[in-house]
Amino acid sequence: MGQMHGSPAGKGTPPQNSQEPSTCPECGSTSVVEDATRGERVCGGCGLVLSDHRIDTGAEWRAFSSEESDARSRVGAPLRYTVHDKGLTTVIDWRDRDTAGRKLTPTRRSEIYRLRRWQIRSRVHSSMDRNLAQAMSELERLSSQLGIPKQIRELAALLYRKSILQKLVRGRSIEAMVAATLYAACRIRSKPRPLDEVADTSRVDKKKLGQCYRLLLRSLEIKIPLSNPVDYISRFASELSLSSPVQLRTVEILNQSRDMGLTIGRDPLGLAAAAIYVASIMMDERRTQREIAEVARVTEVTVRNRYKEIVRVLGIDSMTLSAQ
DNA sequence: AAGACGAAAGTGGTTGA
DNA sequence: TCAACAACTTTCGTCTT
Repeated sequence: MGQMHGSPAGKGTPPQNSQEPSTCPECGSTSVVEDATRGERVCGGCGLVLSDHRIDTGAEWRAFSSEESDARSRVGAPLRYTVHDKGLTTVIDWRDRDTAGRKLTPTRRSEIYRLRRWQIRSRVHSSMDRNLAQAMSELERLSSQLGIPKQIRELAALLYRKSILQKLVRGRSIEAMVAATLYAACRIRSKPRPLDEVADTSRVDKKKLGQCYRLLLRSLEIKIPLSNPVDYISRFASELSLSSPVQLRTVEILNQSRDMGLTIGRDPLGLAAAAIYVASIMMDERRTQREIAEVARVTEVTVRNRYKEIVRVLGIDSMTLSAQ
């Protein structure tokens, strides 16, 4: 029982993994600030929240041999935010026995009854928990329909908890707030989904969703940079059955366009769509403007306008495009 | 006939007085 | 709070492949 504490890496040195860079992936700034009171790491340059609610997932014990390491394991399911009580449920049994199976004394027994009542009250009758329970099932439904990975779901759940504490849900629909947190979570993790897509699958109208999203950013003081068109490419390309060379070409085009200052003030979705259009022609896997516009959820007109600009600024002439 | 083009008017959000 | 504004959408007639 002697050596239960102290992480392997030593005190005050959090485990380093790829998810916790000391430079910001968005703006490249090295001024990443630790906000210990909130358990968040925030980029000093652009304000991007790099990680929040840090949990040392390493072992809290030390193992001196592999046998020892195998023998010791953590107890219980990992902490999860998508379960409305964080998965930390203690159930008081209905049997009037203690853990050894002995009958309880009358005093002890009435005490247990009292605890049991409390448990039921605090779990079921608290309005916050009821809200959460409903929200989490909606989150579950939405994410599985959109194919959102568990990690991002958990982040969305965390954001939702925060927005409940800030009383943001009051007077708004749970569905809308859930959708907004999920949309935000996707963007934070650089796996953005078009707002339209989230709105459609959640039956929340686009305007409401946008409002909730902006409220979320303001109230929780989160800064999320504009989404990068590149983050859309692999998804769009697979929906259009485009090969990976086309994807690479698309990314090149996007990077060049950015360097030419073509991307400022432009809808990232439109840029992604146009770049795919150009690349698909160059690589001889042409897709129509309409097909691309559909998956990117922009209009053909936007695809056209962006694509015209790209061709003009990058000096791609019609010969390059029409060369078969 | 389908796809591409571009003009014109409408929409929702941002900005700045 | 309001008007100007930029980007995007909708709609539609015309040209191109």
